[in-house]
Amino acid sequence: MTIKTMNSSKVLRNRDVKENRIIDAAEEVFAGVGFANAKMDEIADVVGMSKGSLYFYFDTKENLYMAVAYRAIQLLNKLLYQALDENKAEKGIHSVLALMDVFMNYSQRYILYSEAILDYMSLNRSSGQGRIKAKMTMAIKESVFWRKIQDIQNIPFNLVIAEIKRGKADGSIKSREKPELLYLIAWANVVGYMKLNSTGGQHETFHSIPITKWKKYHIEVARKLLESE
Amino acid sequence: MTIKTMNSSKVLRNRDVKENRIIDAAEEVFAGVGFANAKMDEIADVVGMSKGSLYFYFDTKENLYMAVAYRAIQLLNKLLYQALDENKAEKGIHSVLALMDVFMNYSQRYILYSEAILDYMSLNRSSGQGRIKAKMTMAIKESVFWRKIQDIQNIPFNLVIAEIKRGKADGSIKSREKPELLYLIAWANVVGYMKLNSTGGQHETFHSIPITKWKKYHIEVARKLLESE
Amino acid sequence: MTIKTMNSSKVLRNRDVKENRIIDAAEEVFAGVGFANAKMDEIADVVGMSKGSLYFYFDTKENLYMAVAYRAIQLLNKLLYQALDENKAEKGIHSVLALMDVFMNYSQRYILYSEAILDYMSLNRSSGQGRIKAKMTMAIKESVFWRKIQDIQNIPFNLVIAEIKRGKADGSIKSREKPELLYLIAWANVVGYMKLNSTGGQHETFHSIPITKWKKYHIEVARKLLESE
Amino acid sequence: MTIKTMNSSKVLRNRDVKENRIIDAAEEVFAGVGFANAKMDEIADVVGMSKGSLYFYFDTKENLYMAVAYRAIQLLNKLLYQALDENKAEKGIHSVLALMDVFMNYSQRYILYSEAILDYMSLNRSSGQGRIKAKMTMAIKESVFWRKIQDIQNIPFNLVIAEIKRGKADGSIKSREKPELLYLIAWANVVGYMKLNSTGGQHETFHSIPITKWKKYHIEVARKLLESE
DNA sequence: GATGAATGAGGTTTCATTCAT
DNA sequence: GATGAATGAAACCTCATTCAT
Repeated sequence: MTIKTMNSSKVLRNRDVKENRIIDAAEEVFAGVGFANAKMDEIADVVGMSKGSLYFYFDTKENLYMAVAYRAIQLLNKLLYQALDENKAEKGIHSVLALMDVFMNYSQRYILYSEAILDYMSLNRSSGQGRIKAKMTMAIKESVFWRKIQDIQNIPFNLVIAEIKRGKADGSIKSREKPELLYLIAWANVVGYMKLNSTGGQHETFHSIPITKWKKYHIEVARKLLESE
Repeated sequence: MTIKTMNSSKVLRNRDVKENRIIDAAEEVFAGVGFANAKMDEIADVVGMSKGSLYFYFDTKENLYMAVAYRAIQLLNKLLYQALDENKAEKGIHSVLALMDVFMNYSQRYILYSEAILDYMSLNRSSGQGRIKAKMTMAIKESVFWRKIQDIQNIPFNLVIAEIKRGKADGSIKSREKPELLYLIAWANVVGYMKLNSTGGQHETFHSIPITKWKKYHIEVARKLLESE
Repeated sequence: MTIKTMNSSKVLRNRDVKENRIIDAAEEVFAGVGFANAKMDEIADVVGMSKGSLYFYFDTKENLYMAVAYRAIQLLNKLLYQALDENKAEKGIHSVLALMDVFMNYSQRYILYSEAILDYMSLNRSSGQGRIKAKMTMAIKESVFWRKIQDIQNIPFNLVIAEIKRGKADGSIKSREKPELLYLIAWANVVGYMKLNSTGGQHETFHSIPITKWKKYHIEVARKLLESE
Repeated sequence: MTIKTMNSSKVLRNRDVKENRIIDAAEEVFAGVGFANAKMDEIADVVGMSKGSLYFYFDTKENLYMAVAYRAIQLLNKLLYQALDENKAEKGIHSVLALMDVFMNYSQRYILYSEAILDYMSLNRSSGQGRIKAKMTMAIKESVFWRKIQDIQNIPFNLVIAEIKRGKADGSIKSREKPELLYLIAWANVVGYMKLNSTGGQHETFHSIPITKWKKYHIEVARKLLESE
């Protein structure tokens, strides 16, 4: 490695460090007041940086949000891979349920991330109807982070599908439905759980049911679903 | 009935008519661009009314949104009651599944309403952390429609719980879990379905699975859940 | 005239009054620092009005500039018509030279107006090449004043052409060139004079020649041009 | 010549090369979007140089523009000298008309240059009224290129005046007006032509008159002007 | 009750210029 | 000499809400 590349890599890393500090701040602010009410001013304040510099790294508020979404999916993927790794010796059904568990823990712990992922999906599928939404969509879809996300967005889906297939193959999953359908039903559960969590805010119960118990039951349902023909 | 009250009731009705025309317009606009991007100007335009008058009837944009949410819950309740009525001769499980069916059809047809309900719940549970959110919450919670919703918000929950209990009583529901938990799992499903629908926008498939098939399967899962011990 | 229409016309006039006050202020500011450096803030200040109100009347800085341009052309037309009226008994050539005289006085007295007219022409002919220019062009061309100008922009041209033809008919103009060409040469003279005046700023001489003498000579040249075959 | 000076002259030449590359880029950008909309960033991009370096060579955007203006006048002078050289054997009037021809061709081919010259003149004569304009003027007038231009700005004027005098002397120019006045009238023509060209953008006709024909006529008028007493 | 006008506190983004390395 | 990063002062425009009539 020449000095040149060392320098350049150091520089790159430097930029990454700054970007990350900004994203940290953005997360803080977004989490506090929501994307719509977040002000670039405040984010800059939190980083301890001028607004101008902020825009040097992220040329749009939306882009900054997409950076958060990217982190969100990255983290999710990492956690899923971990779970996969820990369960590769087990039967498929075990693995699938472990993945669901990851999803649910994630959606409970990383509420901002969960919402970012949902928002990203929303944007991703919208063909841009309303004027404004259309404009925003345009701008976002040219951003760097948008593309970065594109590359990793399907990993969760693919992982789960693969494990369902493995479960079918090893006989631990008996349902005859298409893997995609099974995924969807699980995904809906997770999203519902997510949304209810994010809606619930800091509460620990919902209609007198403690959230912890709830999660356990969700997984049991999934098990039943997969095991029965 | 005196002339006085006749006049006043006519006046009241008059006011109601206006309010409803406004809410109609608001729905149109909210549905088109979302709450955040909706402009009071445009709503006034759609009603064919001055902005000043608009504010005579609704003193806040949020309040107007709550009026939409109120309608949303009203309609949902009405549909649920209907389903209940049609299934009162059947076993409890049948009735519960019918209610789920209503939820899902509703969330697919009335996307704006679904989101309004979710947003309302979000607001309802939030204790208001961020400055702005706090301010908004304050304002909203004093509004007329907020209180109106309070009175009917629990109806869906109560209806479903009652039918689950009935099902348990008549033996058609064998699960030993608490009705509230069963409700929650179903509710999560519905919310997930809702969110995915609203996210999906105008698409008819999701990962190659047609939405219609999806709904049917959701209900089957619920049936399995309720029937198995 | 009913009360209704009286009201409405009064209202209209009221709006016109305000608009005119705004345009007055805009002229002051534009003349002082040029269009590019003019700030809406300052214009609002000069009118004694909030920025918001300013935007109630003119939704774009460019549009406000077009309002100035509209005034400019209106005034020019008025002055041309006057000159025409005063010379209708005279031969055509006399009339044409009188019109030129109007142009030149105008460009010397109303520098801002002259520049506005030139800028308008620039915009009018540009098919929008550069990104920004294109964007601006779009916005402007939908403005009310843009259309208003469109209706009167050709009057100067038409008036002069008509008089040239009259001069040819009555024998006072002997040049055999097409009227349009004669117009163009005169127009170039005027524009040059305009530009030199606006460039010269407040100076009264240019390379030691007093501006007054200069104008007279310009007209003599035109006369020569028209009279010779 | 010592090594020292050799080095320094090589360095100087090096600097000149860089400066010229920068000016090349600046011309490209200015021509594309106009001075006001030109961004130093883009210019730096086009040169393939950092913005910091750009500012090492030109400490102001305006100064860079003046460099362009300097080039513009330099080129104009060169072309005028050429024409002069080609016509030194001819009578004065011939020469004067040839110079006019140069002016007109120039203003048609080098639109950016023409505008730069006009802007320079504008700045040169303005005593700086508006705050901003005043500030700009201050800064510019201390710049290197400003002074460089000062030295050559009068060449066109002087050349033409000299030829007019020659024409009067050799009898080919019969007009009894002062040479300065004759120059002015011609200059106004040229400026008008310039402005109309730059206004016209890419169009080839103006009110149905082809630009080529127009130029020829302009010169005929000038001839008439000079030949008649 | 209704209306058009007014308000003003932001909001995002831009960019010439400067600085530290 | 060169570079990328930093700065900050504006600039334009938005829009929920209020007010005078």
